[in-house]
Amino acid sequence: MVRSSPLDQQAIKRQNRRLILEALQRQGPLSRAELAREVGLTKSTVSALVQEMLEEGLLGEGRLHNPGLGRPGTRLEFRSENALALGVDLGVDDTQVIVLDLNRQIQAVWEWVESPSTSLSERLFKLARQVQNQLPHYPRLLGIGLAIPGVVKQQELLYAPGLGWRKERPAETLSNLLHLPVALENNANAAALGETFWGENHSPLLFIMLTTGLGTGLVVEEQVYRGRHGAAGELGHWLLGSQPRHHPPSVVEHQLSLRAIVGHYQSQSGRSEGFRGLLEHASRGDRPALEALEELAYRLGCFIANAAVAYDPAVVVLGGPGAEAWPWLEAPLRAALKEQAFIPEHAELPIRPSAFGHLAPAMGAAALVLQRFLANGGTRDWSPPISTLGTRPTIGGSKSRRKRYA
Amino acid sequence: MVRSSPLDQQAIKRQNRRLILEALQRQGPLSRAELAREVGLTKSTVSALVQEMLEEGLLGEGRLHNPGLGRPGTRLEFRSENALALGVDLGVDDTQVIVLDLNRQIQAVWEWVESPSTSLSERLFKLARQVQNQLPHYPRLLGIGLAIPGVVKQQELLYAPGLGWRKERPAETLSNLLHLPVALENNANAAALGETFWGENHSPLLFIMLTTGLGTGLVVEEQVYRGRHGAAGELGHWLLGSQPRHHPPSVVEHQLSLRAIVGHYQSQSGRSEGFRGLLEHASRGDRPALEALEELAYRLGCFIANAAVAYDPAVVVLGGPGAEAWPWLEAPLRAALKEQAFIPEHAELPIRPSAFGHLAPAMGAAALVLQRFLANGGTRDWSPPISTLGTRPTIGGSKSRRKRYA
DNA sequence: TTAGTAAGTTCAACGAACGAACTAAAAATA
DNA sequence: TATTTTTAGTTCGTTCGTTGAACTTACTAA
Repeated sequence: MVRSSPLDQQAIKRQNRRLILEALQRQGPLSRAELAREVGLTKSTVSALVQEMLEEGLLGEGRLHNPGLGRPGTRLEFRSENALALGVDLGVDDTQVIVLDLNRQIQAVWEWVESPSTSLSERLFKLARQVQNQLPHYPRLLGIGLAIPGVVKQQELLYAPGLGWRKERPAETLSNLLHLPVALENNANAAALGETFWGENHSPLLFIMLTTGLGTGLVVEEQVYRGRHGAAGELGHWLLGSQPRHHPPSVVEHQLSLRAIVGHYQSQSGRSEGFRGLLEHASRGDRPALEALEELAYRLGCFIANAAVAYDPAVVVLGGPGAEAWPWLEAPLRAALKEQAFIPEHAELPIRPSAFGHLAPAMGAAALVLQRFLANGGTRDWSPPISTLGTRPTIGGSKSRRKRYA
Repeated sequence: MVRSSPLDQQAIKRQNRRLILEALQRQGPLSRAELAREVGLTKSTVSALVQEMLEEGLLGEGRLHNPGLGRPGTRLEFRSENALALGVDLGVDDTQVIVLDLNRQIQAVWEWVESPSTSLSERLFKLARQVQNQLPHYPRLLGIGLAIPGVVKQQELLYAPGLGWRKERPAETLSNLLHLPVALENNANAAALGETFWGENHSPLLFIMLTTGLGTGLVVEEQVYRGRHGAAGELGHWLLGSQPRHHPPSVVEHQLSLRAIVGHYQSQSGRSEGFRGLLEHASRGDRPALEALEELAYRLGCFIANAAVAYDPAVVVLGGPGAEAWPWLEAPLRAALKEQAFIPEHAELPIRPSAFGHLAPAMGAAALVLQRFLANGGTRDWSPPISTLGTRPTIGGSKSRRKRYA
């Protein structure tokens, strides 16, 4: 159990800095007076805290804005060069990297394909080189978020079936390469966080990642729900009904996944193309393709009805390549859900495709870093620099408490 | 979205009082020095806060304890007459009431049967009379927790299928009758909270309520997980596999519940007795009864495997009348779970029957009240006294901020 | 030019925790 | 029995973050 610690005045300050920073992140540039109204602090307190953050280089003052009566306010915004995070999505056969700042600006997107045989460390080396070459100021990054399709428990990758990795510590490796804090997360969990962090914060939010396989991520009150072993939400492994005893279990993923639906399509149509081809045919009105998508929608609807009973989400977001079929899925999926919903609210459950397309996990990975940074009131000490581990004098202990805001 | 508010010095104080009170609740009577070590505050701070709470009558000083070197500490404990909560479980055909204090002492237990036709308000009146007659000092109760088998959203009972109630506000009614704060909660959720509050705090904890029907409750980091509409965990309504289209859905509850298993037993044995009779036969080694329990265990194992994939709990607690079959269930259930587990950790998932038997929901209902009281640092203002609503001058607003610790 | 309005700053005061130095009460030791 | 050691609890001056009132600044309206 995590025992919460006593509060001191530093904690007040950190929390109030956090509120200010989160307001700026959510609502864009604001003046001191607007901030004061927004977060419920006095103008004097906001002034003092903002003053510090200006001196730290975290915020910058912009040109006046807000034309109207009275003295115009000073525009406060993040100095994006000091509020940058890297989001990385290590997919099964490609890598997405996105550089984001707290002003919601995408500074860069890099994508490349990977051969499935590439080892994890090779991929991390490649990533590190890319960062060093493309981002001359990369040491000023706040950190790196790493999304991987696998079970993650306390910064350790336990299993990544699609990639064939087990018991790896990629966060540690990457942190040592780039001397930056790295946060590791399951890709569906990351994507779910990204949706609430960058979009509207509905809670709970369920993200359904429809790829070759099937995975989900849940975010409750801005926190990723991981469960005890980081295995929560691996709903692709739900078992179908009561299993015949002593048989290998048949799981949802065998029915509901791109592999499953493409298999269904191929056996019905006699064609051998993949999901992309299926979509092409569907857009031309091809009967077997449309029928396959309708089947997918129906199965997805049943699945969402079950997930709704378990999690009772406020909103469901669909991601992964499967989300590209959304125009064909929407209507039959709704119909299936209406049929199967437990409470009437679930029949009307808001469902939408991710706003970030295939970049959703990378966006979420970046959000992971920025969220942590904000939660600490804009300090970088969320993770000790691994590079210097053991060479530094011990920090902490009641005597040598460090002053955090210089 | 709940916007968190800025912290002031009162918040520090409340949080530190909370830590002290929680330590006392978890670990029993402690001295000031032990408290200081336990929660990480200085002796002076603990002394000051304890002093206040002594004056408020919340704590009392006991006889010296802790024999050993040095001056013995003063035993601090709750004055139970000022730290009492009532937990109520409105079951389908009975009512359980339990009076608990923060020293973990059960002060009273009342139970009575109910006719299923009794209306909700009748049951509440009866309860209120009982409280007034049996607890002369009831106005000093901290509050009442009310557990009901139904979907609860923000203190409103949306549906209680077993009881035939819809859209009721029993918390408001009871609060008006007794002039006490009342917290309403789903019974499985309440029971889950009770397990973590009164027992070891593992997170997440999944409580499975095996009664005529099937319901579950989830507690994550000491918080009940309710979902958007309070419908999370109604896993009895999970759908079995892919449903045939346009058919009424077949749900888990039809396979896994006492009604289902008794039906199975009756059809196999030709007998017409209920679950209690089944258990009697089983304890005498009766073949059909044992077979029925084994079937129950198998289905429960499959169910837990699915729930584990969704929630990845640290521990599963079994409650309701079904838990009385635990001695027969344990071994086959484990075997089924081992077969079906997704990750190896789930094969070894700790599962145990509730320590509180049929009183688990009532215990949890009381915990709901006490937890809230502690979370506020031991103040009673967690809910405005409904009785005086509208007749009091407005509290709050930046001018008239009330001093909380008199 | 002047009045009005809103933004932002300054500063004394408050309140909470802290920590060092103290007193209190017991066991251990001589 | 007297003294030392050890731990419990108190006292009080210090530190620090927020507050609120009074102030200055910068703009619009008349």
